[in-house]
Amino acid sequence: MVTLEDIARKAGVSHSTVSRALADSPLINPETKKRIQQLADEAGYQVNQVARNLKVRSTRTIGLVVPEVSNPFYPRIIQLVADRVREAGYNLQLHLSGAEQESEVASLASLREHRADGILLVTGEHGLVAKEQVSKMIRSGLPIVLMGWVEGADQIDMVTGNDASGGYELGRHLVDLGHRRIAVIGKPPHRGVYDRMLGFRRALEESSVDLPENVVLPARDGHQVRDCVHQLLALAEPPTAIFAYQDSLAALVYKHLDEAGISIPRDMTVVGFDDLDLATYISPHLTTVGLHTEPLASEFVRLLLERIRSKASDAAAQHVVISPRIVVRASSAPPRGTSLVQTHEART
Amino acid sequence: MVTLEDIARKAGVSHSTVSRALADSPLINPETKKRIQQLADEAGYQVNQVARNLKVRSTRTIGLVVPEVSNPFYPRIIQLVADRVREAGYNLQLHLSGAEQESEVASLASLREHRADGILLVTGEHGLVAKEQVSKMIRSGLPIVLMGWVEGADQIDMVTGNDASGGYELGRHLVDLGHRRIAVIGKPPHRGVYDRMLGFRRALEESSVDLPENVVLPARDGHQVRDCVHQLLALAEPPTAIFAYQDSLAALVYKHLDEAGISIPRDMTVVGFDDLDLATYISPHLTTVGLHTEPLASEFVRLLLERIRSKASDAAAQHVVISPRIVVRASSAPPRGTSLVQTHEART
DNA sequence: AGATTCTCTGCAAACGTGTGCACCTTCGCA
DNA sequence: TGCGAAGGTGCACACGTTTGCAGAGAATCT
Repeated sequence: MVTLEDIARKAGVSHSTVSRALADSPLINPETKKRIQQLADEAGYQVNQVARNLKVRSTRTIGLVVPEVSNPFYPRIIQLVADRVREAGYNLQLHLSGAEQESEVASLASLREHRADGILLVTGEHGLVAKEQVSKMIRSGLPIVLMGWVEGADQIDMVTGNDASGGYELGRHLVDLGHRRIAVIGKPPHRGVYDRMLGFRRALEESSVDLPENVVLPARDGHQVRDCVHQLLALAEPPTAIFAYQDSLAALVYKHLDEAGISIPRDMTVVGFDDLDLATYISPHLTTVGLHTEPLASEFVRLLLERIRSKASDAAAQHVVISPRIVVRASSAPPRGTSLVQTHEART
Repeated sequence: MVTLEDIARKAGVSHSTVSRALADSPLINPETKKRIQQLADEAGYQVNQVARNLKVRSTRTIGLVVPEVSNPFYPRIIQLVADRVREAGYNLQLHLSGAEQESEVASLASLREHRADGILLVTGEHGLVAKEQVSKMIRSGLPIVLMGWVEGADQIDMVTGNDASGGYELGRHLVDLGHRRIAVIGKPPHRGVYDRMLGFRRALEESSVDLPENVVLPARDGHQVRDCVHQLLALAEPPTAIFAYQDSLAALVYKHLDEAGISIPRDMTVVGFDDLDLATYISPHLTTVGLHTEPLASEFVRLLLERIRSKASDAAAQHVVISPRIVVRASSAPPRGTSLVQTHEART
């Protein structure tokens, strides 16, 4: 590796002059400057950022820790964050925490050891696991911003999607379409996602639509979804609409309804949550709730950059809440005429 | 930030002793060692990797540059690579090159400046754009391994999927099912993907199945796929099977066939390539070709680690080719009885 | 008791930069 | 001619580590 010293020798100057010349310092004679720059170019000189970082006591690096990457929500965040971080002139150091507590702590420690200027931490299904660690690091002056739902973290900067309002809009949509017998499939992994349910419930209650416990079914994988769907279809009065906690679950619901010969949305309305690309791959296209990942990601890095720039680590923590919006597509429609409903009611 | 010196003062020893104690050196008296370690713990000391890296002239960092992350193939690679890199005790530095030449070059330069120990470079749709740059860096002693198809890069380590053999298997599968009128939709972005077509063609030729030019249609987005599908259906003798270059295209083909009232696989067989998760989200599940991403990723980092460990940068370049295998699912079936075909033929 | 070995610790020199300060030259001006 | 200012360059230190080497005691051997 060629160093400043090497170029200095070639140019017959000191390494300080070379350093200044390459930094385009006005202190250096324009001609020498040009000569040195040319020499450095020919020699294929590339500054040693490790040495530089040590000297200037900053790495211009931001750490991004994300649970995993097979859930397509995270790649989207990574892409957006990477773009914005680069625009701001920072490097990105990615860590996959694998949603295991030990690994999340290890990622944070590694980033700290590498003297990242700040950390963006996306919480996984279980919320933030290393809260103690995070608080300590923030107190010690390392800016950290969270994305996702974390309980009792008022003193930490955070961006969150407003799951409650998304759930509410979804509920209203179904009620407005005329649905009265509605089922829910899925299982909230942590508090934030649970809010979807609260909003959803509120919408139904406002219109006095009942949501009996026997149609709120927990399911997490394909097998369980299959059982849930069959369970719902076997009811004396099957629901006319199903709310799946996540788009990926909705896709599974599609599959099992299809196998059972139920047509969407003619015989059954299905709605999801997340607005993954998947939502437009499946047929009919899924009505769902968009998480507004762009503003989410933008605020995420904006908050961190703000923290990094203003060295005031004691400023009050900010919580940014981004409200998602419903995306109505082809999977939701009014229930199949009232005649059938009345027949049912007559029977009971 | 607390430094070795700080702990040294607290412990009443020199910073060298602290350094050795924390590195668990046998030179240090077990009792002092323990005392120092405890002190360091209490003070919340974390080694400054920047300083350390400068001193030991190695960063234990591997750079991974990937075109983008919205195509789900890449996240899968990222995940697998990240796991293996971590297992080997290295850090990962992710760069998204955005498939623009300028950006790819910038990523490589940045990694070099940060003194990454090696670079894993995944080529995008256009193949390797910064070939000159890469050759230069390798010559200068920085190990680089490529993933994807690159023409005329014999002297560079590389892992590639064997697209030709995948295409061949797919072709045989269709022929064996009895299909004789087969169409192709898609557009190979670079040479590697073009090989899918070569293998596919070979399989058809072996069985003397014709592939006229008017059923080999280039398409890249939803709009174009729509036109292609309609074009095929409007033929006097529409095909009985469609080979989509990528799973994502196959999903679009599904959609437009569905809109046209064509049932898969009863009226039309559809096969794809890639075996994305998507392939099992859509209904019916897609017959496709699996890229064997696990061995691909494993070989990818294995090759690089080998290069890094053996400092012999002049060793001959290795090319690892991983053959994919066909995954037969529900979207492919024999053509719909011969009666329909004969009707058509009688008509002409 | 003296010599030798062993155990532990500190000194000091790197690694490759950036930068305050002093210095030297040149120039303009009184 | 003398002097101050301006412009350009080098010296030397610092950033926080790791590590070869020397050296001080203690322990062991002859």
